[in-house]
Amino acid sequence: MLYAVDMSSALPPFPKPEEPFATPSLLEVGMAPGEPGLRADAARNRARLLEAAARLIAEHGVAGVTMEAVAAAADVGKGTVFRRFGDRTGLLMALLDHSARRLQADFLGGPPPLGPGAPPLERLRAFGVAVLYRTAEQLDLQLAAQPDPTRRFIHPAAGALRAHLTMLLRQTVPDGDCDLLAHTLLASLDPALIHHLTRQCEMPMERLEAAWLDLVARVTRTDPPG
Amino acid sequence: MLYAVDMSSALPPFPKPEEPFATPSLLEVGMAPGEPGLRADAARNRARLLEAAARLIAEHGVAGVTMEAVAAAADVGKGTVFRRFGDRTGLLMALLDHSARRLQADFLGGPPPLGPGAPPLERLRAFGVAVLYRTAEQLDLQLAAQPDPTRRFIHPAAGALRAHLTMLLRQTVPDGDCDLLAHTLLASLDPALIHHLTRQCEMPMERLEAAWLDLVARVTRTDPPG
DNA sequence: TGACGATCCGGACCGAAGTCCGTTTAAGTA
DNA sequence: TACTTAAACGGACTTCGGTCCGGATCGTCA
Repeated sequence: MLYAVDMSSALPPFPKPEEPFATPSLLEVGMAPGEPGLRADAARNRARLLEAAARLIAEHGVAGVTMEAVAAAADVGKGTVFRRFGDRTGLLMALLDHSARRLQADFLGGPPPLGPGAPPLERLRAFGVAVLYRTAEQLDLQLAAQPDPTRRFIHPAAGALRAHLTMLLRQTVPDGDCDLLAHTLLASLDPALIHHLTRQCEMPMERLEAAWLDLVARVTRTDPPG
Repeated sequence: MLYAVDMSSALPPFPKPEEPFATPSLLEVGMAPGEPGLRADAARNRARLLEAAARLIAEHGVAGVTMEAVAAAADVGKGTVFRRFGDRTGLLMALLDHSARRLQADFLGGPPPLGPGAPPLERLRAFGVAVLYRTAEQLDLQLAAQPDPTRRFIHPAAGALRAHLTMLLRQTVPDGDCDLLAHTLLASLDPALIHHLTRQCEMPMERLEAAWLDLVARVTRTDPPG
């Protein structure tokens, strides 16, 4: 509610691009994405655009995904791409949408230790590891899909991760500012950081994984006596 | 050495833009910045450009700092701006350079608790608080000066902060992966995050400060018995 | 079926970052 | 002072993200 103002004021001139993760509640995961109330031609073009974008990525890497190129490859006008996805990161986010929803479904309703059933601390551990490997898998795309700094934390996908993390923290670290702790923990799983550590510093994923587990252990540790 | 390759391969066509914080060692802080071996005209233009950029920011905000606008305001060709600063973030970084060096000087050689003399844990606390408030002061500029994700961690200014933080951590958390811990702690002081928390969530700085102190306490806490 | 209004389409257009290269100039050297 | 050359200059040019708006289309309701 706080940033609703910010978002609408920065909105494109079009009626409304596409609200990512606009599904009413986090509960109805698993349904096919793609905005139900979409005119037939619009829906068709949306699908074509996503397909074209995916093809371009496969052929020329993320850098090859130019708004014009996608439009051309989908045999559609450039304006259409922007109307549907708002901007370039919106398009890239949409490509990640499926995987994002799957992850969400996994930690909301999947089997333990990621899903409910396991003790919170274990879920916390599993959460980080899951995010870590998912991010590593799609690193280039995740990196390119990163919106500008002023919107990074507003995006619903990021919000969902954070909300879940906060919830787990509340069950594990009842004292302590769980909202901010969640931000910090999530920051340590940031795609840009993972990129830097694995590709520029050449650290193995195992080390990042161990660091996550260690971090969780430290953060959730109770006060020493005295 | 690892990313030297990356950097040079992504370098502009010019001989070499301007290496920020290229000063041989962290020890010689306090000297006037501005690349010593610079031809007279180049040095003059550099100064003019920085002055013009600062003026533009004062008048129209960071958004008003267009490469062309700066060039025009400094009565200089556009190419000159790029040759000197590499790209827009390079220019903005240069504007932050002075404050960055001051902070660096403070924690390298200033009075305790920030500088040497205080116990590491206290320096750690003071470090975060100092970074926090410095960032908050120049939030817009810091935000705009943020380079793209693939260079965020490579920049020498960020490296200096991280190196110092790592050093303090080694003295405080001898077990544990201090390099990665430093990354995590720094991430919790990220300008984009501070912007989000203070401006979009309207949290008071005191809360962020408290969260930093709490985080440091948790991370440096020793194992509970048992 | 016909017509109407909301929605969507397309591509010309714009602004700004970044590149290129022919020209100029600072600053040693004889 | 005249010469040389590495360095610097400037601005036209390219590319790409994002905007605009007149015209085409879909879906609906009579």
